Amino acid sequence: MAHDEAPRRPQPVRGMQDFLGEQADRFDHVVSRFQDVARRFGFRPVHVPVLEHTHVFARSLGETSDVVAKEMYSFADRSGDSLTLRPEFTAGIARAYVSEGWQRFGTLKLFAHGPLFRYERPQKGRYRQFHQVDAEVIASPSPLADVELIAMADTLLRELGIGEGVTLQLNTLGDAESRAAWRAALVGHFAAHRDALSEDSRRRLEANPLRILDSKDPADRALVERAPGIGAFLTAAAGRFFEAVCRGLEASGVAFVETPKLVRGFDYYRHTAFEFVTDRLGAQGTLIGGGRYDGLIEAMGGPPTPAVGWAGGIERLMALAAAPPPPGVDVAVVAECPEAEHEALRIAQALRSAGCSVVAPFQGHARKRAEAAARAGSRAILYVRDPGQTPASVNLVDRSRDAGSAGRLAAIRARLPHPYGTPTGALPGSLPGSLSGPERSPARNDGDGRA
RNA sequence: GCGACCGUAGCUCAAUUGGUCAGAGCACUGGUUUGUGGUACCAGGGGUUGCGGGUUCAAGUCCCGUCGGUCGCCCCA
Repeated sequence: MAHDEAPRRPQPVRGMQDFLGEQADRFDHVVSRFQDVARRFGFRPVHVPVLEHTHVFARSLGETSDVVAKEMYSFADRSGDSLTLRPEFTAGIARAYVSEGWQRFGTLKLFAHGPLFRYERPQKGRYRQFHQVDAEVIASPSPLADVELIAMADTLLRELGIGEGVTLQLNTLGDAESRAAWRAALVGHFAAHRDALSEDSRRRLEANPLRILDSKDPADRALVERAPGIGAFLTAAAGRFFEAVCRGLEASGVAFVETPKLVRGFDYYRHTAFEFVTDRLGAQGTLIGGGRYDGLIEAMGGPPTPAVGWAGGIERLMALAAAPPPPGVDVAVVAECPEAEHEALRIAQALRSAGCSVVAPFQGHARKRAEAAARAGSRAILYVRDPGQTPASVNLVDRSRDAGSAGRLAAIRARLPHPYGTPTGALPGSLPGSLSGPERSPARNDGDGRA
């Protein structure tokens, strides 16, 4: 069923969203907080394509995973190659690592963000084009890499104001040997009670038996309770690794809950698996999820390379994050009359070059422009008078009326071009950080800024 | 892919049991008020009630389909 006709009013493609205003601000806020935290942890940016050859995802995520089996946006390009819009970050980054020979850089700590695509039924916190922030540590076998990564995720959540109501669930899937033994035991356990399983879980038994462990079906729950845990199948080395991750998190001050039934959706995961979950987002409660994928890069054709990573849903994070600082600008430049138009432009450009954020409303007369300035959140308005008069003059007016206004006005005045600037020419600090200036009694009206 | 609910001006909503019900506020445009803590007043543009079909003397109001949204299942960040 294709729907190519253009309706009278165009609709976005199903599951795709348009962001403007507060929504767009919140989105950018999550990304900028993430980038800031990542850099403070010593991570570097990485950019990889949105399109990959289909097999990059098909092989690494597991042919039987739902994402590969029925949720990928795959198509043949004009040369007939099968390409896929990335449904996740890790496989593409692993592919790039192999393609570009990045093993020459030793351990890499990388972060990325951007759009992902999955053909799913849209729902709260789930969209067909969605966005993630992503972090990976590649080529480190140390449990301390897992610890640092998880601590970084924890820091991000805190700085977004999402501390409370979120719990970190932690588990280990063991190494390849442990995982295979556990999986076989689970299949044995559930197959023995096949009749009691829900229809969905009988299907999972073939495709992805670990997933039965987080079934919501009440009938399944009873069987899950009696299912074998990973513990009995853990090799000594895998047990020590998990222990080191737990002790490291405690030392880092990151609270977690051991969750033996926690599993991951993709085949490539080994050892550490974790999710930051909340009950405040309905059914899509995972904010950040990740784990270790030691076998993936080798399976991709690269050298044996241990790695860990996580991804967080931006739409989910922005739904819970504290409101970002209100958008605004330092000053609006308003021409009083048509004759002042060009002088206003000159002043606006000079102020921007000096580091001020400036809007210059261009619709309607001075009255309308002042209203537009208010709408833009400008903290001050600079009225520009007819420059044909002598002396030329401007009137700088405060809008915000808070304690820092006097300092802000002084900082703007100091950045005005000739002949309006402060005679002394002293620049009180740099913008915009110091634009708040020293605390003083608020100057209501700065009077006539004649130079 | 399955289920439930929903779809009226750009936005938020109104319209008695299907019968002058196509409206209000905000937004937008123009004007007036010499300007500043989102000033007030006047005027104006704008809707084939998502789309298509059906029932009826009559449908925004009922039925079917379709597209989209919301929530749940499933899946996952």
